[in-house]
This record gives sequence, structure tokens and C-alpha cells, in this order.
Amino acid sequence: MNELLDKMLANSGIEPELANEIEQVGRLKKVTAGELVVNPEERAGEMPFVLKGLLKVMRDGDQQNEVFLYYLEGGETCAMSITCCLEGRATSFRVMAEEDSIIWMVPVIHLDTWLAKYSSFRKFVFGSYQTRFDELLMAIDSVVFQNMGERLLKYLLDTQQATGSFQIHKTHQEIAKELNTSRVVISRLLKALEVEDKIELHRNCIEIL
Amino acid sequence: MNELLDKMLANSGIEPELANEIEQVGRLKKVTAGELVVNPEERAGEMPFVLKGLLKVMRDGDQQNEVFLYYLEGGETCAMSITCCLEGRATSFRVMAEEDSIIWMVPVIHLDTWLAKYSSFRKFVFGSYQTRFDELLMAIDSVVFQNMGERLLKYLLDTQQATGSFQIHKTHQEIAKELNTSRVVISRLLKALEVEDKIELHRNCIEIL
DNA sequence: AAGGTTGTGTAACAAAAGTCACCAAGTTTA
DNA sequence: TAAACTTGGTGACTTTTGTTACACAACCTT
Repeated sequence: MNELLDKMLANSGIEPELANEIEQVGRLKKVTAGELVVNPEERAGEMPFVLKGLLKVMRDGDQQNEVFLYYLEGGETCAMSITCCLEGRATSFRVMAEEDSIIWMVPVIHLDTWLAKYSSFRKFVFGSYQTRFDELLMAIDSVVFQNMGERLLKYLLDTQQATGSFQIHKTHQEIAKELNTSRVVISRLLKALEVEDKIELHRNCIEIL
Repeated sequence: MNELLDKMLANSGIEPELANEIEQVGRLKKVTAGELVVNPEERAGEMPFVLKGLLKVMRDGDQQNEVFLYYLEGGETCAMSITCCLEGRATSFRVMAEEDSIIWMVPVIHLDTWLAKYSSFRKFVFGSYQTRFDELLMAIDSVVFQNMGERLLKYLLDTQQATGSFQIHKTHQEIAKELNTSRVVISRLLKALEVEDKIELHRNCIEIL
């Protein structure tokens, strides 16, 4: 019935019986680029399996500021959503669709049962946690140990990696927001990267060389 | 036999049967202030339950730099050690004894069995994950959204909270290292905090007012 | 084509953070 | 007790990052 889901679950090492259960209780959600997937306000109690597309996870600050944490690609799940839903905590982070995406939303109610029953599910969930911890730690690295120029380059390369395209269709203003700095700073540093022949600048588009 | 352990496990909502198993397979480890508890090199495959004392978790950079992430107090466990051991990954972070501490070390081999068998253990482990995620996110907040003066104050207050003492026995150099900056910067900012009557400076000791 | 909007480049300046140099007061060691 | 070392204070300076202001080109709308 749902090819994408079957494929993703099989790839994640999840056994057919559990895959069937996941298929039974979940629902398909399609989001378009820019749309909010997990709202910090509404605690939907669902865990997202990314089937196709690209999501990005952002951390919100006290003011209107925010910072990019990492991308969630097809086949991945959002570990923070899991614990967040489980505990009903309101830790403020946002998951947004970076591209049009297809997601399988599963009520977290079933989590405990599956964890008890399926070793493959335990492996999957703990694997997700490990990956997310790594991503968060790398986010910390980049903020603590790198200067803005290095952070920017890393961001561009991460984006290239996640989207698979060497053309990044974002404005300087958008990038500035994700790195929690100002547009002028980004323009300046991008220009420097262009002089170093690492990128090429066009309107609404940065090309990685 | 081991009062501290029994108390901690009971407080964590772990049922007697599991508590008994944990008691059977673990070993007691005493560390003195400054000692390394989890070495990024040696993958011991053990999960630490902090019974008494205070540990701190640091992230190592590429160079000799490092940054403080959070404290682990009595009754807590190190979620990162769990996944790290499970997956055999070499994510570079360090757990050190901030005070003389008593830890119950448990081989991670048993984790999967316990997760399948005990709902209380699932609750405990996921609770730990949630707490650690929160701490990491707060670490990111403080680095991304705050300036060095605010970070320093937060660090002092966190330390006061964790140790329970209003006197922090650290040199400016040590604090500088934990915040990945230089001694001069810390001395300057501490002096500013003293002028604002938020702290009082002594040799080898900062007093929170 | 005119007029508005958006995106980018850049200069000039301000603030924050990092560096270097040196001094002074404690502490330890010989 | 003198010498050596540790710790902290401070001035002067540099670098990095952030801010303000403005010019201009590309794009869109009508």
C-alpha cells in the first residue's frame, strides 16, 4: 500500500511485523517547503518518520532569534520529538520543511509497547538518539570553536550534502537568520568566499564550486 | 548492602527486581575531584549511575580547546555514555569528577534486556535522554544567544546550583578554559560583575552574593 | 516604461572579544 | 629568607562581529 514507508522501515532494519503495526496506526502527512512540521506550541503526540524530502530542525531563542541545528533527511526520525512527546515537555525547537516532504506520523502512545516487544525498534530508536546527539554536539562545535566564516562554509556544505544540489537557493537574509547573525555579515563573508573561488554568487542562489 | 545505590534507584522509580539486577552486575567506582570518569579513548562499555558527588561533562575541540556542557549530579546518569557505548562510536566528550564522587558502573550489555523487560527502566532511560537533550540545548542557547558576560554569570549560577555552595573555588584560568576563552577576558568580566555587586572576588575563590 | 519591492555590495563606524605586555600580591620551594 | 611560581588586575592594541546608512541592480506589477 505505502511503498515509501515499507522501504524506509525495511532499510531501518525494522521487522515486517512491526512495520505492519506502524503502517496500521500512522497517518501520512504531506508538507510543502517552508511549512511547520512540529510546532512547539501544539503537542501533537506524534513521532515523525521522514519518508521523502528534507526537514530542518531549528532552536528558538527568547527574542525572535533562532539558530539552525541540523537537517533530517529521508529515512530519519526526530529523536527530540520522541522524548518531547513522551514527557510532555515544552522544550522550544521547531521542525520545518526545507523541501516538499512526505512524513509518516505515528502516535507516541505505541512507543512503549514497541520498545518492549521489538529489539529492532530499540535499535532503531537508540540509533536515532545517537545520531541526534552527534548532530547537536557538532552544532555546539561549530558555534563554540569556529568563527562565523567557518560556520558559514560548514552551513553551505551541510546544505549541499542534504539537498544533493550544488546550488543553494537562499537569500543572504535567510542564511543570516539561520546562523543568528546579520545580513551584512553574511554578504561580507560570502563575498570573501567568492574571492577565494569556493563559491559563486548569483541572485537568490549560491553555487558551490 | 549498598544503601546509596538502593536509594538512588528507588528515587528513580526503578522496581526492586531490576534494582537487584543492577546491584548484581555493577561495580562501585570512587573518583577524586579532577579525575577522568569516562575517557573518550577507552570504550569501557559501562554506563555510570552517579550515586554521590558531582561530575561535569565537557566537549573537546580539535585543538587543545574544550567547552563545558553540563553537570551530572547524584541520581543522574550519562545518556551520552549509553548510546556511545551501545554503538561503539567515538564521539569525543569527556566526563570528569568535579568533586569526589561515587559511581555505580553497569555494563551496557544488559541494557537491551532491561529495556525489553522493565517499563520502569524505559521510563528512566528516556527521562535521562530528555534531560540531557535539554541541557545540550541550553548549552547551545547560552553560546548562540548570549554574550560572554551573560554566559559567565550563567556558568557561575549553574555551578552554585550544582555544588550547593556560594563559594566557587576555581581560578580565572580554569573558568576561561571551560568557556573556551582567555583568562584576561574572564578577569575583566568578573571584575565587572563585582562592580555590579553580584559577586565578590578572592584569590582562588569567587563568592556569589 | 514607470514605479515599487527585494536582494546585494560596501563604506564607516561601534561594540565585543581576543592578545600582548607588564605589574603586584600571594604561595610554594629551595 | 630569597627565589620561583601562581594568580589576578589593567592598559593598549588588534581582530572579529554587529550596526547604520546608502547605492544600485534585478525583478515584479501594472
